[in-house]
Amino acid sequence: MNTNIRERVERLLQKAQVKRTKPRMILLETLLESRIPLSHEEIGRLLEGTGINRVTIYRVLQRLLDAGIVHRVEAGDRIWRFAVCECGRSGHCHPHFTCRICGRVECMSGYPMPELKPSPSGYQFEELEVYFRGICADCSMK
Amino acid sequence: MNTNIRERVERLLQKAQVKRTKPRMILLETLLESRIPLSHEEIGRLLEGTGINRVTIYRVLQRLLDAGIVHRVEAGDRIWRFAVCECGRSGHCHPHFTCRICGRVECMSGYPMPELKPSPSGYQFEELEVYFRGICADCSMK
DNA sequence: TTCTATTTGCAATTCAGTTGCATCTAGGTA
DNA sequence: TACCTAGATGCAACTGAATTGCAAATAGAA
Repeated sequence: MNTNIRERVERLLQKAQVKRTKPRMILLETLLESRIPLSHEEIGRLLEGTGINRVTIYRVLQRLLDAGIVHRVEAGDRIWRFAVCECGRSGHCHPHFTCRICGRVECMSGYPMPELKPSPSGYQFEELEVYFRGICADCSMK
Repeated sequence: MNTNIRERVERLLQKAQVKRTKPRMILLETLLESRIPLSHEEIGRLLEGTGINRVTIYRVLQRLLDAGIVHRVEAGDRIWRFAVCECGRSGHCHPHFTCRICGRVECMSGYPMPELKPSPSGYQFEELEVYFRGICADCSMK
């Protein structure tokens, strides 16, 4: 399983023509292993002991975002979270959900982006972000 | 016209049972006069010379938000913007648009919120926020 | 007019994210 | 293989939006 992830990391970086450095590999591996989008701070905590600097995390995430390997989520708390997305674009291809109880942010990968009406005259729509807020499955059960 | 706005301010505050203080009246007036959602910083600049403190702006906006008089928009740049909304709720009742050229954020009041599919099992959807990014009518013409 | 729960102003603080610069290194080239 | 250089990293200092603590002021009820 772990080698599987390592391979995916290599493939993603190579395909996007991004240099394979230690911080990038470790960080991308961390994101791939996470079910949910992670914040800088959460990643920093997961990477404690690796010697990878806080600033490097910011810069690697920016690089991965530019390369279209990850997408960035701002779900209303002014904290950016990052997740690897299969679609290969930095834009959002699915809605996101924030639980108002536990605060966790999730990718609603199975949920379709809503259908849009045509844009008002003069406006050019390029990207769409959709955020749900409510109570997640875990917190609903408690 | 100005008295008209003053009256709307009084009515909004009274209806929400929020004390009519000088900072609240001036701030709400400023928001009502603006076509677009304003950031703390923009409001601060508009309120220069009134002697109203920066921190008060934050607190008044929070109070107006709690009272459902304004809604808060985070359009991806980690800056909160505020606008008065007719619907009387702090949640969003219309999508928002950010222009990637001029950076301005607009309420798409005439544009309907998209139709939703039922929430995945266990999840309770309570609020929805929809953000478009692209080029606004003004910038499209240039 | 008096009284009290709220509200405001001010100064200091927090916290996410950024910048400048010296050092290091991936991966192409001789 | 050794060398070279554009690009990547580490460190320290910084920025800028938002928050907090506390004393002084005030809206509006009694």
